[in-house]
Amino acid sequence: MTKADIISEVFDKVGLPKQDAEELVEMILDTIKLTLKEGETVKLSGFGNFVVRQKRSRKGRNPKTGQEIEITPRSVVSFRPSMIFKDHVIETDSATDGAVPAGQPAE
Amino acid sequence: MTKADIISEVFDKVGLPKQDAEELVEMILDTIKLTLKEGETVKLSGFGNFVVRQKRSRKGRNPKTGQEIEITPRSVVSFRPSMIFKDHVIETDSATDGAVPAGQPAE
DNA sequence: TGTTTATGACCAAGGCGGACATCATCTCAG
DNA sequence: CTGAGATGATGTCCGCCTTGGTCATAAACA
Repeated sequence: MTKADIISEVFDKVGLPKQDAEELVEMILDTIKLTLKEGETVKLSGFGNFVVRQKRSRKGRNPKTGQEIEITPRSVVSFRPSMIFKDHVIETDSATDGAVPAGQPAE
Repeated sequence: MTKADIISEVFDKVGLPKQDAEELVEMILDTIKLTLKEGETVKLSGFGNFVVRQKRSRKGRNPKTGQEIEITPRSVVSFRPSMIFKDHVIETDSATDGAVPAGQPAE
């Protein structure tokens, strides 16, 4: 799934014009992006947290030459998924009961 | 920053009613969530990819009791940020000296 | 819709950073 | 007000991470 698919989804569900939906999606992503670039954590309840972590200098290597190099300290973005993603497929009790909407009504 | 802040951002920029904005943001997140739950990768160009990885069984332990346990195989969601998050400020033609201005960007 | 552009995947090898198991309780986001 | 989520403690091993040319594809453009 790509960005375009999400846009189509918005278009489909809300009826928002494609270009508006696109602008909207981009804006949301951009907002998150900018926030992270400022080093601030983005908490999305029911989804996950984007955390900016400071990595110290460490030793890496050029995989091509094998040359050992110094990886400079840097900020990295780490995503910590909400527990909703924990793949507990909660089997209700009987496998025969397929009528249960497999999964996540919690919202 | 939380979800509410993003909603406010949408409200501010687009003028969409708060509740509509909220519904929209939730819908987008939900779409991503469901896609990931199906094991499909979500690619957001210019932002990052959400990848579902299959983790094999491994040994862990109960940090409370120290009891060694078997961690069951499971799916985990991994986020791989786009390279735009790489904090290299790529100056295309930054003038005369090739020297990096000490302590200018980064954080 | 078709074409162009640019973002990103890939792959090599090896070392080590850190993510993650559990579970009760408190905090704060919704 | 409610409940989702953070926290913490410890040891293990997973996979991230480096470069860079080239190719695939999403996105931007017409």
